[in-house]
Amino acid sequence: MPPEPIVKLDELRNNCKKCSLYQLCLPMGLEEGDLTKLDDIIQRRRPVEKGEYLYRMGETFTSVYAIRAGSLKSFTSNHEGHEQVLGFHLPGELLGMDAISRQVHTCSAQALETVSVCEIPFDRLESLSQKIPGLQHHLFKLMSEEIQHDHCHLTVLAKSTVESRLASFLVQLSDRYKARGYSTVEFNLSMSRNDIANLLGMAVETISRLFTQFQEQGLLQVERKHVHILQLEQLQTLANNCGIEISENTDNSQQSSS
Amino acid sequence: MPPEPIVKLDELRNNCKKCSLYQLCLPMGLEEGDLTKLDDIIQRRRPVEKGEYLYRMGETFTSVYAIRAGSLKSFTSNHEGHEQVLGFHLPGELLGMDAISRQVHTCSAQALETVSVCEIPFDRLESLSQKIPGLQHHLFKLMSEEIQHDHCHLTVLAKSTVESRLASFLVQLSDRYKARGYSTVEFNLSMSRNDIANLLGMAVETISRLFTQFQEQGLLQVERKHVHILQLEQLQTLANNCGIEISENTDNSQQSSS
DNA sequence: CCAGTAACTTGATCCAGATCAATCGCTGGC
DNA sequence: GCCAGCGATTGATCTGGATCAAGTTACTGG
Repeated sequence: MPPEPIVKLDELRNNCKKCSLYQLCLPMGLEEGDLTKLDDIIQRRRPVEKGEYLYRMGETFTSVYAIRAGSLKSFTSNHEGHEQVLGFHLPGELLGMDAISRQVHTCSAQALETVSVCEIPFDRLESLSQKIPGLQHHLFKLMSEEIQHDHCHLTVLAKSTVESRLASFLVQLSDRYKARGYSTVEFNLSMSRNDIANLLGMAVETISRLFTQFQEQGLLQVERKHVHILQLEQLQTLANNCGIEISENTDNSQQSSS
Repeated sequence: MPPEPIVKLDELRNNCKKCSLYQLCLPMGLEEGDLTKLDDIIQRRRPVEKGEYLYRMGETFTSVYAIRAGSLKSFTSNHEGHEQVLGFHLPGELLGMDAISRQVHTCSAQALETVSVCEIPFDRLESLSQKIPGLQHHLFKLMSEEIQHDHCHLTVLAKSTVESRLASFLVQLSDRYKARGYSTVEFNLSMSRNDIANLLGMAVETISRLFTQFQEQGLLQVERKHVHILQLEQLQTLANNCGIEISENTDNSQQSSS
């Protein structure tokens, strides 16, 4: 058993108002009073240590989880026990919404480092969002974002070259750190090369070689977990995925191509 | 310009109560009165002919669309104009929810054959679901299903063999036809081999060869668009993806692996 | 401080599936 | 009925990245 983690429960007290992730997380855009109501249904939870599970595939779904600190990976496993990493999750993100439709978790969430989360019982969240239009809208938004993100990931996987896959991954991480106010060019990877390889549908060896290659090309410096991006724009060009920067075509005409 | 389609507007009148897709679509689980309210906000729309777009990537998002008849494909395109097919969509499905968060369509939806849809202005749907708990819940469910489906697709793409990808695709189609009360073993593919190849991240030639191979193995018979599955179970075994048939592990214990 | 192990890197080889090329055969227009 | 053209099939070749095989480095617990 790992040593009892040193956490001040006071600091873990749920208080969306004081939370630095305010703008990323659920409470975004809520008013003072509504925020208090949301705070009321959020439950404390002891930190999840590295390697522990927040939930496992197959467990009954009761809550969604907002990440306060640390990072997790989510993954499915098939009958032969082969794992497929679905994504990595950073502070401010909401986890577990894929389980709403079946009331059962369809993937597992495992901590990549010590993680602190806010547990939000979904039935209470649902009835609350029935009363607070802003909350309902925000939940729709969050789920829609997840769909969009999956589309992006899917495009990366279907697309050929391994260079562009890894570039996509790094650029996306950079973007996500940016949204959290961290450096866009310097960060630590909390996940193993194996997890990255799995997420991107390639072999570990290839990840290793690509990091070396990118370094030789002067695109970045990498030292184990630590990554320093030197040419972010070049990486973005390499990535060139899912075309999320949308073309300015906004007319409603329909094209007949029969 | 294509010839004016022959449609009886009466038949197109939105009437969820009479719609055969009742159980698949939005109104599922709603009571009589609520159903009428939903019907009220649904707009008629002239059929979308084969090759025409329901919406295009980059257009402003206003509505989601419920498919009444026909099928569509959705796809993104990147800067070089490379298309990535994201999925095929059948009657009873709701389209366009990925656009909620940005208020802009992040992919295009194109008809694979003549398609009839119910257009549902999203702002009105949102305020209606604020009043009808069942509707809100159902929307959450639908979006959650989409996330889950994307996870499955993603797993298929990341996983190696082409056999299992095509098998997955066929089994999934079979399941979806089943839910609509059609044959699980005999159906027509409304999409081209090219579209299938693109969706599954492989070359058209490979799709062709696999169909031949599957046929030689006695798994199915295929004649252009028409598919007759002879060994559904075998195909399911080949597919063996995303492990959606969840293992019975429902305890809440956490594993320390530090 | 050291042994043992896990994570990562690097090199050599191999193969699944892409690409290239040719043909077939429906389908629709005239 | 004939021809143009696109979609699908089939065959031959090629290659990107997997796999196999050794190291190397860093972290763990004793």
